[in-house]
Amino acid sequence: MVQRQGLDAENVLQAAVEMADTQGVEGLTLAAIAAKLNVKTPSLYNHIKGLPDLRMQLSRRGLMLIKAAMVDAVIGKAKDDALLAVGFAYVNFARKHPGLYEAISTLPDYEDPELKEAGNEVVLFLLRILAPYGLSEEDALHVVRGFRSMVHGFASLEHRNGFRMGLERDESLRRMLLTYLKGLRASVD
Amino acid sequence: MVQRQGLDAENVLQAAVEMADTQGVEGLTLAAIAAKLNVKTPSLYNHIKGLPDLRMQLSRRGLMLIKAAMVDAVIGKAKDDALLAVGFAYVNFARKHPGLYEAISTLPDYEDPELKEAGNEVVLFLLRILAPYGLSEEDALHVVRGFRSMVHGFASLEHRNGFRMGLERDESLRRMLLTYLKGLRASVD
DNA sequence: TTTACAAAACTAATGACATTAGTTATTATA
DNA sequence: TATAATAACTAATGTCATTAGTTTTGTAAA
Repeated sequence: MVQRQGLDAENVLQAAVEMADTQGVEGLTLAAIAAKLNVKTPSLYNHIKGLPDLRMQLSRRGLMLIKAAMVDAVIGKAKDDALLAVGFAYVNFARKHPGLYEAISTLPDYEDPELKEAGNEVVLFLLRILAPYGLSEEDALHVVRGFRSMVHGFASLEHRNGFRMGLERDESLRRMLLTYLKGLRASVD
Repeated sequence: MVQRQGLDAENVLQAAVEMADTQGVEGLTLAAIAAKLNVKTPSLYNHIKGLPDLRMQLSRRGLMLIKAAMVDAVIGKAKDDALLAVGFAYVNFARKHPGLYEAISTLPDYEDPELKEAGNEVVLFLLRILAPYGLSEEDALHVVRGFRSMVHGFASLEHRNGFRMGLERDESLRRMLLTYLKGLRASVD
């Protein structure tokens, strides 16, 4: 009588991604995921360890995808062009996948090795883009922090409807990054 | 037999603030607040409408306090000095009151009039600090967005342990703001 | 001083949720 | 075809928020 739904871990994660992107991470419940998959809640435990585990997977997946988007955006570009492209790729990912982005930015476990590794990769990626600027290692690390703060802050505020004025948002992002880069050039020269 | 605890709305909110600052907003439960106040959970409903209401109050209180901190920081300062001071006041508030800050940055209801008002006041405050730069209204609004993105992004990443390198964090913040301001000056000239 | 009323606390009950234990049935493999 | 792994299930527990209805306390009026 019991129909198998052919679920696996990837299936469940996919459903979680979709629900997070439409209803937000806080509204993400195992009950809702199970219903979406035509299964009772406990059945999910054959594929995930529990809700914290699922959230962690969400974060990992999001970090992987946003990094891929940044890497893709930078192809054929260098210096300011590259940084601008990375910034827009970051923000556009957050726009397209609000749930995944939320999962990235509210990390469940700072100490998860896989998350740490993915985070490091992003930093290394940014450092490589900064290489042509000829900064010292320390200077470059400060710039990476600044860059991450800017794009994360922008994406986060935009997501929470923090920008209420009827002002082009892409233009705000463009100007913020360009202004910062101009200041960077002024410092280097 | 039943001892009155002399609770009122402010009392409950205070307890919520303390718990949010120590355990985080997601760990904030009515059950825990009630226990802290030596009261059963339903008793709280004499003073609050429910958990969403309490979260809202938390956001309002946080927004009020962080604005006060920024206003205080700017006394006797102008231009770059003032903006730097505001940035540090913002980040230091987030450090001192992580729970309140979380409540601010994960607003429960974008449409609450009191929250909208408080948000507008912050924007107006920043615009007044920007006034001496002689920007057009549109330019100034873009700068406000940039500034808010930077300081929120920094505070948020720092709160999530996003900065792992053994690098002075205050120095990173200082450099980000100064680099941006340098770029701003370069644009204006 | 007594009485009456508002409010602050309580108990009991409900419903949503996550999680665990133990069961049944299906699929794949030997 | 028989067996073992596993995907689904039901049942049960515990935590939480919330509501309804009750008791008790403090205060203010008579």
